[in-house]
Amino acid sequence: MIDYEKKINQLLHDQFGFARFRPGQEETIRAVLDHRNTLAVLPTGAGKSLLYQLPGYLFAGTVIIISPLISLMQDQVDRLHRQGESAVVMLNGQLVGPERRRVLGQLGRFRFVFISPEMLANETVLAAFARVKISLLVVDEAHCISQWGPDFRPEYLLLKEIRHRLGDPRTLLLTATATPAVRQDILAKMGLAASDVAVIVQSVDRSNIFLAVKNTTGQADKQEELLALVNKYQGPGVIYFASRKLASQMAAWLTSKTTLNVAAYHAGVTAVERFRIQEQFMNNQLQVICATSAFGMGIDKNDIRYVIHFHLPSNLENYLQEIGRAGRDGKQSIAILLYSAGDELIQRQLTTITVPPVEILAQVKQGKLAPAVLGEQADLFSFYLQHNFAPAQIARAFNRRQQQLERELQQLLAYVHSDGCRREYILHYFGENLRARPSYCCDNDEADIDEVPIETSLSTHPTDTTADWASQLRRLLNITER
DNA sequence: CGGTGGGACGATAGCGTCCCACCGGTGCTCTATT
Repeated sequence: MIDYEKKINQLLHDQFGFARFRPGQEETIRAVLDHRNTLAVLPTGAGKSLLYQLPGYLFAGTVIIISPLISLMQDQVDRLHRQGESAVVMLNGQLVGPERRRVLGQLGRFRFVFISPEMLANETVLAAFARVKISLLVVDEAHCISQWGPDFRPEYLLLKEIRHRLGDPRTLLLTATATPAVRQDILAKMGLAASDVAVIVQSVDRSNIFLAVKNTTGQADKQEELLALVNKYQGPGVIYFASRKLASQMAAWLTSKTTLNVAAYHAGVTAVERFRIQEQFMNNQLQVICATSAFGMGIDKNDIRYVIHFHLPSNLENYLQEIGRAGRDGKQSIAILLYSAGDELIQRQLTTITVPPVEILAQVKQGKLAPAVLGEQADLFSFYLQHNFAPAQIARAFNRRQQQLERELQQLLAYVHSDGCRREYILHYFGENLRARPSYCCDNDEADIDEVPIETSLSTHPTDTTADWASQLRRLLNITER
């Protein structure tokens, strides 16, 4: 360990250009270097990629990073290239033909391999990794292990077996938000004993984000409220919806009702268009994004001033992920949830899974019935049967998941209806206590939402014809003031 | 909740109206021959 000391600091300065570690980083890296399996829950912007990159330079062998999105892999690969690292590769469906065979044949030559869980579940790929010395297995956005599967991206539930097939390499799990229960669930689903894992947790509290809930009487009232908020705070801002259609409609409506540039972002928008919207938002050519939950992971804009929820998110973890995209620059920001009675029905509808009777599953497994009898979710259930999950086990997993989703929805509703401090509520949910109350905490703490000082980069009157150049100028001044 | 699409029904021939049931979100994969 001792000759690591010098090297760690040298690498930090020379390779990464940092003077010192940020909170949680050093502890995590030391646990990894100490050959421990590690779970790190660190807020976004804490520098999570350093946690596997630095050890990657100290260990012999290849670091495998499991990532849920191709765009996230691409970002990381680009970043490593810019740092001068060329022994990096991204292994996913975009890599095909001879190029793919070449990469698989020379896996050991790469220091960092980014891969999707689906690709890593592939037998050919697993066989290729059998010939490689794996120095570290990283699961990025590790909350997905708990959040996804059984009903979405089932390969996440194969990671335990995949890890075993890879020879149980030392493992690093990274996420920004995980309650104690989710942390436990992640470890259980990875087949790791809690006693065997170093857990590093930083507070999820974001003191510069004011928390508010606005009760409305229905859709029309909500829309009015939304328009007023958007006119007041201008941007940059994000508005979350639970349906694609409404996200698109509201984007068009806000465009017609304000002087702002607004775009819709959801999975129904083409990849090219989504990329363009993201770029324009980054460059402040777009001020407002009307999005579904598709928008978020990998968004690295530090001056988002507000996040408004037009609909409920599915739970408090997702809520925190979504509002956590505001105020990364540390400046005062605001999170407002617009609620009207009955909104929870949309979420409940979205998360309802029909589980076939165990008997039917068993008959499909035996080939006595065609998978089609399993209905719309036939592929999903077939997947588990093919991977030797017992029918009873599948049914139990889905039923448990269903109960969990309902429980989480109830806890979210308790937050919405709470008349106590919202920050305390969230922190308790994440197993923490409030250490210091910020001056602008939440709408239940006397603080008046209208007095929260939100500095917008485009604070002009919508009717002002000079709005364009005036806001341009203000933006320029903002930039040079920093 | 709010929006939508299909079917039934009525009053009378080409269509309007009403009611009810249903739905809403997230992404990866794609492999070839003897």
